[in-house]
Amino acid sequence: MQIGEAARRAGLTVKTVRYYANIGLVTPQQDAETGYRLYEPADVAKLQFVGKARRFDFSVEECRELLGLYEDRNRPSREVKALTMKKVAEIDSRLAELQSLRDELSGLAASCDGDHRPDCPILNALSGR
Amino acid sequence: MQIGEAARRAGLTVKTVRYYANIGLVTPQQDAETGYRLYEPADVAKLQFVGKARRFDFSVEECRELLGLYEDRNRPSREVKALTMKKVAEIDSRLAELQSLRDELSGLAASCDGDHRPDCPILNALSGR
DNA sequence: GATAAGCCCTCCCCCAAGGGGAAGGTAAAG
DNA sequence: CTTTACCTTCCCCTTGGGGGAGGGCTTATC
Repeated sequence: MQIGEAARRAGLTVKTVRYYANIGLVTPQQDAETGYRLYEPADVAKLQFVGKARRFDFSVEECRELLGLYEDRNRPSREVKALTMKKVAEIDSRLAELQSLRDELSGLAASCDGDHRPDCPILNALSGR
Repeated sequence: MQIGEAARRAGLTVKTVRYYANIGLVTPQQDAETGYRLYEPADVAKLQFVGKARRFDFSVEECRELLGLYEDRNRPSREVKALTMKKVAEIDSRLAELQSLRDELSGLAASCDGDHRPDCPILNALSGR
């Protein structure tokens, strides 16, 4: 099938699928005459795989790694688990960071009257007073 | 003072400070002869302000807006509060998203043996089975 | 026969928020 | 006089694509 159909089935944009082909992540056959990319069902499966992993916040390079493990029928599940746990740890640390930002900011917002007067604890805090 | 000293006092890199000058966020005087940027204490205060706001996850454009409010001695605190609440809401939604990712991923990791065998529920999930 | 529609291709510039480094000017100190 | 430590501009790099130009194909319609 052509790229448009493959993209639709994988739930990705054509631009994205073309990008994945360019960086060698999911590489379809190519029609020598027209230059059209030709996708087989197995390619679509890989695209779906990558799409899901991206939604799980894996970077494209991590997707490449996961895809390698996915295609290797003999890989130990240990490696996949390690990558996943690393990602979970990353998310945890980002969560803590965001949570602390959120608390500080919302504390500031709560202390601000939010009226027509110019006095504002938020700006005071930002300017270091 | 020169850019290096200003950057040090504001806790930013020289590159960053130069970038802020280039995009017109914090614009110092400039020595006509040497071309050196010359920062006054008030500029350093603005740099610190921006640095702090950036650490609070405000975008550079939002910093520009906050800086405008910061410099306007008559602005109503309402505007600042609104911007802050909007940012808090954004962080909240990102938090929820990350939390759900985290739960799904860690559930997958828990269901995976992580041994030498090739069977892996994580990959199975990613491949849609 | 012409033309419009709907695919596809490559190529190039754009985003945020700077980082890295080259090539070159300037100023103070040894 | 030279080294060292500043500073400048300029250009390319990052992530993950988006937008659009310019061109090519086949098919359907007028």
